[in-house]
Amino acid sequence: MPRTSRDKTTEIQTAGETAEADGTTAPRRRQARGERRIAQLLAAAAGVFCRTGYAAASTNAIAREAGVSPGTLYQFFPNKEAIAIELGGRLLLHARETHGQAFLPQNLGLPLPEALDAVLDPLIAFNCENPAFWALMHGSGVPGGIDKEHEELHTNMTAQVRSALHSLAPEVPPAELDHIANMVLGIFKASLDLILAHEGAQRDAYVAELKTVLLRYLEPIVTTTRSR
Amino acid sequence: MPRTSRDKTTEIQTAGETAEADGTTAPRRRQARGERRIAQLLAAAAGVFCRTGYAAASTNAIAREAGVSPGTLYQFFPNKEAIAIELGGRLLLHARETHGQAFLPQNLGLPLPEALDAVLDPLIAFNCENPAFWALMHGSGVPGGIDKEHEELHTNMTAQVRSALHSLAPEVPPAELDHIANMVLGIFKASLDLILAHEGAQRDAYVAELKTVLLRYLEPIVTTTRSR
Amino acid sequence: MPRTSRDKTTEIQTAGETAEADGTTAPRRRQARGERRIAQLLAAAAGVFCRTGYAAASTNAIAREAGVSPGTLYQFFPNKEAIAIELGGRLLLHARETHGQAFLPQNLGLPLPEALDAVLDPLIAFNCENPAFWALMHGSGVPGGIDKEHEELHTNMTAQVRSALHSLAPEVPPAELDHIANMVLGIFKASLDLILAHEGAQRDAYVAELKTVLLRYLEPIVTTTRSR
Amino acid sequence: MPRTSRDKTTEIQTAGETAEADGTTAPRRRQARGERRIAQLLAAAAGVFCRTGYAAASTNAIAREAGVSPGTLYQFFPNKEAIAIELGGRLLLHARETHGQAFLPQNLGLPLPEALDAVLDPLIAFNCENPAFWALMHGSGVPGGIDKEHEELHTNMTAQVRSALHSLAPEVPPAELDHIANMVLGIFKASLDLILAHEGAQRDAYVAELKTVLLRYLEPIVTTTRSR
DNA sequence: GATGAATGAGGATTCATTCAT
DNA sequence: TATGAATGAATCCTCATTCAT
Repeated sequence: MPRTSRDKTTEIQTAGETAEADGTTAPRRRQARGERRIAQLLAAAAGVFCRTGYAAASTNAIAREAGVSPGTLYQFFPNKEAIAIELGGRLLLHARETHGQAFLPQNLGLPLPEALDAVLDPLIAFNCENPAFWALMHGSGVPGGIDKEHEELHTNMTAQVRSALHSLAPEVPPAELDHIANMVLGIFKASLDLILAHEGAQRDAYVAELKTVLLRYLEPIVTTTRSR
Repeated sequence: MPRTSRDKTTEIQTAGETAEADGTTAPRRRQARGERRIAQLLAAAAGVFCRTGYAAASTNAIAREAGVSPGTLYQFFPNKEAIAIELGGRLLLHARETHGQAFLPQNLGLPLPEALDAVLDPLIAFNCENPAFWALMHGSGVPGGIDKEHEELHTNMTAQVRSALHSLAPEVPPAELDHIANMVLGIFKASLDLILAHEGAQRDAYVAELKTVLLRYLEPIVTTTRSR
Repeated sequence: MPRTSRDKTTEIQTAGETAEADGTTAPRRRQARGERRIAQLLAAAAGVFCRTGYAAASTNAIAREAGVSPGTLYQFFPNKEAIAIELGGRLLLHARETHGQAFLPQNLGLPLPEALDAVLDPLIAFNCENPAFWALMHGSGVPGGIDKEHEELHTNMTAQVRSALHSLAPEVPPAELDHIANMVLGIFKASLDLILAHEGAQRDAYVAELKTVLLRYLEPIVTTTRSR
Repeated sequence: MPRTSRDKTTEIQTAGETAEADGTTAPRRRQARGERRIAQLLAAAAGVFCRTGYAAASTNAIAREAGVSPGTLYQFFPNKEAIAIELGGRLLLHARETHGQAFLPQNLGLPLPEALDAVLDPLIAFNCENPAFWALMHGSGVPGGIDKEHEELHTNMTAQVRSALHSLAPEVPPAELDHIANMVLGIFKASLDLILAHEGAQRDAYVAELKTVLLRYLEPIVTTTRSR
C-alpha cells in the first residue's frame, strides 16, 4: 500500500451544485459526462470489490474494468478509499430509494413477525442484488481498524436500526438500545454472509433462520413494551 | 530462480521426536533457540495480524516486530500462510488445553442458560486473551475465497458447534442442524466483534446480549427435544 | 497479494492495428512514447543479457540500464521472460529482414563453398552486430531445461537448417537429416562462441575455420547427392 | 547473488601435506574424515549442478543433498565457486586416471579414424557417466564472462587437445593450432550436448556424427603432415 | 569440526498515485 | 478531460555467507 497519503480530503465534490443558473449548456454537458464516468467507475468498482474484496481491489483493475485509464479514475476520485465511500453512499441511497420502505413507519407498526418480513425481505433482496454493498461492509477484516468509509456506512445503518427499534420499543433505555441495535446489525451481517454464500432452498433456509433468531431475540423486548 | 517452487508443503516440521536411540545419524536437536524464535515469531505475527488483519500483514513487518531479519522468518516458515496456519493451530491447541472444557459433556447436560455460560465464558475469555485467533478467523474479507487455513479452522469450529447442538437437541434433522450451527457460529462471531471492540461494562453488556440471543434462539429447539 | 497470478499470458500486445475506422471506442494509440520505451528497454535488456546471460540478468538491472524505474518496465512486459521473448522475436525478425537472404534458394544452388559463404557470412555478421541474440540462444545453461522462448528459437533455426540441408542433399533420409542439422547448428553455435569472443584477425580465422569444418563435413554428403 | 565477496582466495587447501611425519594418528584421522566430507559434498554438488546447472545451484541445496549443514560446507569451501573448481579438478583427475589413456601417445600414433575412436570413446563414456563435468563446462552461458573455475578447466582441456593435435600434426604453426584446438573442443562440446540429450541409437548416431565431423575436419591437416 | 540459526541485500513483481501530453 | 506512461516504495521470498554454540 504505497503512497497512501492519508492526509487528503478523501471526499468527492458531489457535483451538481456548481452551475445551476448557468445559461450555457457546456458545463451541464460536462457534468453529465462526468456523472456518467463516475457511474461507470462505480459500477466497475462494485464488480471488482465483489470479486476480490476492498483491500485486494486495485485501482488499476477498477479503471480497466471501467474501460478507462487510471489517470481518468483519479480525475474523479482522489484515492481508492473515496471510491468505496462514494459507492457505499450511493448504494445506501439506492437502498433507501428502492427498498427504503423497509423502515417505513407502517412496517414498524405491524406485529413483529410481519414487521420483520417487511423490513428484512427488501434488505435481503437488495443485498442479493447488490453484493458490492456487502463487500464494502466487510472492510479490512479487522474490527476497529476499518477505513472511514466503512465506519460511516456502519454508523448510518446502526442509526437506522436503532431508530427502528426505538419506534418498536420506545421504553428501552438508550444505552441498551445501542447494544441491541449493534447485536441486531451483527446478526444480520452474519446471516447475510450465510445467505449470500448459498442459493435456492439453502438460502431460503438461512433467511428463515435469521428471522427466527431476530424474532425470538426481539419479541420479549417489543412485546413487553407494547403490552404496556 | 525465484518464484518457481509452487510445490511447497506450507507446513512446519514440528520437529522434536527425532533423537531417541539414534547413535549414528545426526539428531535434529538444535531446537532450543529455534523453538524460541518460532514462538517469538508467532507472537509477533499474532500482534501484526491483530492490528492489520491477515491479508494486510506483511512478513517483513512480522519479522521486524519479532526483531529478526526476514530471512530468519523464512528459516522457520516457508511462507506467510504457514505462519497463519501454525499460529492458528497453536491457538486452537491452546484453546483446547486451557478452556477446552467449553464443550465438555457435563456442560452440555446443564440447563440451557447454565450450559451457555459454561460454554461461552471460556470461549470468550480465550478470545479476549488471544485476539489473534479472532483476526485469523476473519480471513481476507472475502467470504468463500479464504485460504485453506481459515477454512480448516472454520470447519473445525462448525463441527464442534454442531456436535454440541446435536447432544443438546438430538432430534433435529442433520440439514437443519447445519443451518443452526452456522447461525450460532455466525452470531457468536458477530458478537465477538462487538465484545472485543469494547471494554469493561460495555463488553459485559455485549456478552450478556450474546447469551440472551442464543438462549432465546436455542431454547425452543432444545426444550422441545428435552421435554420428550 | 503477490504470487497469485500464475496465469499470465507472458505476451506483449504488439498493439498497432486498433485504430481503423473506429469512431466510438477509445483507440490504443498512445504508443509514441511507449514504443520508444519498449525499444529502449529491449536495448537495455540486450546489453544486460549479453553481459550476464539471461538467467543472471535482473529486471531491475535492465530497468536501471534503460534509465527507468522497475515499474515502468512492468508496464510493458509482464515478466522477465516476456522481455526475452520479445527481444528474441524482434532480433529474429531483424535477422530475417536484413540478412534473411542467408537461406535463399539461389544461395543454396551455389557450389558448396560459395553457398557456405552466402549463408554463413550474413548470419555471422548479424550475430556480431546483435550479440544479444546469441546470449538468448544460450538459455539457462541447462540443456533441455530452457524456457519456451529459447526452445522456440532453437526449433525455428533447426528447421531452417534442415530445410536448407534438404535442398542441398535431397536424398538424405529424414532421420539422418535431423542429426546432421543438429550437428551443423551445434558446430555453428560453438564456432560463434569463438568468433564472438575474438576480434580482428583472430575472429576472421575462426570464421574461416568454421567454414572449413562445415565444408569438409558437408561436402561428401552434398557431392554424393549432386553427382547423381 | 548477495555477499559474493569475490576477493577471497577461492582456493581449497588440498589437505594432505600438513601432517606427514606426525607421530599421532589424530590429525590423520581428522584428515580422513575431512576428505570424506569433501567427497560427500562434491558428490552432492555434482548431483545438484547436473540437475540445475551451476548458476542455479544453491549452496544450501548442496549441503542438504550432502546431508550436512550449510555451515559445514563452508568449513571446507570458502564459497560456491570453490566447490565447482574442486569438483571440476577432481573430475578432470578422475578423467585422466580412469580413461586418461585417451590422449596416450600410442593412441595418437594410430591412423586417424582409430585415433579418434581411441580418444573420443573414453571421453564420451566418461562424460556420460559424469554428467556433472559437463554441467560445469557450460558455465553461466556467457562466453567470456565465465567464472575462474570454468576458465581453468577450459584452459586445461584446450591445452590437452592442442598437445594431442601437435603430436598428430607437428607442423601446424602454433597460432593455427590454437584455432584448431578450440574448434575441436567446441565441436566436441556441441556434440556432447546432443549426445547427452539423447539415448540409445540416437546417441550412437550423434557419436558417429561427431567422429565424422572431426575425421573430415582433421584428416587433411593430419594427412598432409604425416605424408611428409 | 559440526550445527543450524541469523543475516541482509537482492530478485521479481505489484500498485496507489502522479505527470506530461 | 482523457490517456497511458512513469514512479518508487513495498511485497514476498531466496540465497550466499557468517556466527554462536
